Amino acid sequence: MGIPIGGPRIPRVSCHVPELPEVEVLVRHLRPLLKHRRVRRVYVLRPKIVAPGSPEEFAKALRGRTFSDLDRRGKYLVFTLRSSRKPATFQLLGHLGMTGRMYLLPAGEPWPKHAAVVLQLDRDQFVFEDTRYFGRLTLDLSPLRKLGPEPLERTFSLDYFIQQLQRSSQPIKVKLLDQTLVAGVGNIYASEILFRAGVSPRLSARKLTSSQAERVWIASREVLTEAIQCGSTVPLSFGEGRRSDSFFYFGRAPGALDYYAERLFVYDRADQPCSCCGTPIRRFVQAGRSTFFCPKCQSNKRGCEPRPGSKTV
DNA sequence: CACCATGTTCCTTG
DNA sequence: CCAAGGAACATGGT
Repeated sequence: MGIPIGGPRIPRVSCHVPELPEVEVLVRHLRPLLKHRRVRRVYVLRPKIVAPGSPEEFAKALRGRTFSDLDRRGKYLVFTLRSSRKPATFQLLGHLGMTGRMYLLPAGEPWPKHAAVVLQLDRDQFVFEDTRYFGRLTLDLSPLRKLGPEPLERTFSLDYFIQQLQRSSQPIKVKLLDQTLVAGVGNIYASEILFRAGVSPRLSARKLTSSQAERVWIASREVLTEAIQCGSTVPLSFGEGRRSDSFFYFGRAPGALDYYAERLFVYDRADQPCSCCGTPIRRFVQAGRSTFFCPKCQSNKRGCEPRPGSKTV
């Protein structure tokens, strides 16, 4: 086993698209930076981002408020702000969509081309940029109500998971993307989770044996936990190498991206040999999304013995 | 130029 | 009413 077949490479998409681990890393990074910072001015450059509310009400609600906390729910960021005014505290919901980024920029730095919302703080600007404008930064918290349990918390029990799978005939890969089943798994990690579990992405959810369901449940938690530990696939800092220094992205350990890229066993590796058995990884489309898998390791017949464990490389 | 990539919401169909 | 499938959204990269 061991991964380095094909050498180090950077997956095309994975370093851009945030799923639960990327959001978790961002939240941990931003939380201390935002705490106690007051919003001086609000600029909404793309009204769609603050929908369904209007830019005016968004600006009015935020101006003068102070950030007090930041949490994650699924792929959402939940900002808490306070003030001495009317509602003593209220919350703001953020979602990075596919290309969203959030970071602090020193006051006076020019905004990026696709800046969607900028909050002027005392000596920094909080920037939400999003080239495709699929993201959200809004007063509307209602999307949270539809979310299923957090995969890394007790509410996501094995019993619950098995019970939910029984209710659906969709392929397990598609089911893992269902945010009402479990919140935070996206297209990249869904493939990775099933590879680790040795389960075919085509298998109908209700046809998983309890042993297979348990393996998927365990793999979900392992894959997401390790991704968080690795600093996630999103590049975390671009302080150095870019003109302005003190210029934050997310702040990552050096080399984290390359290190993580090697840990994606199947995603975006079509035609490359499986790290476990050498069989070429295959790609196909499910629910309009790419799925990557090893036809041997995930054949449901048990094939590849050495499962890629947490201690590879 | 055509097509593909991502996540969520909305619409349609069964 | 619900499950499932597909289009739309916006942009940049190949």
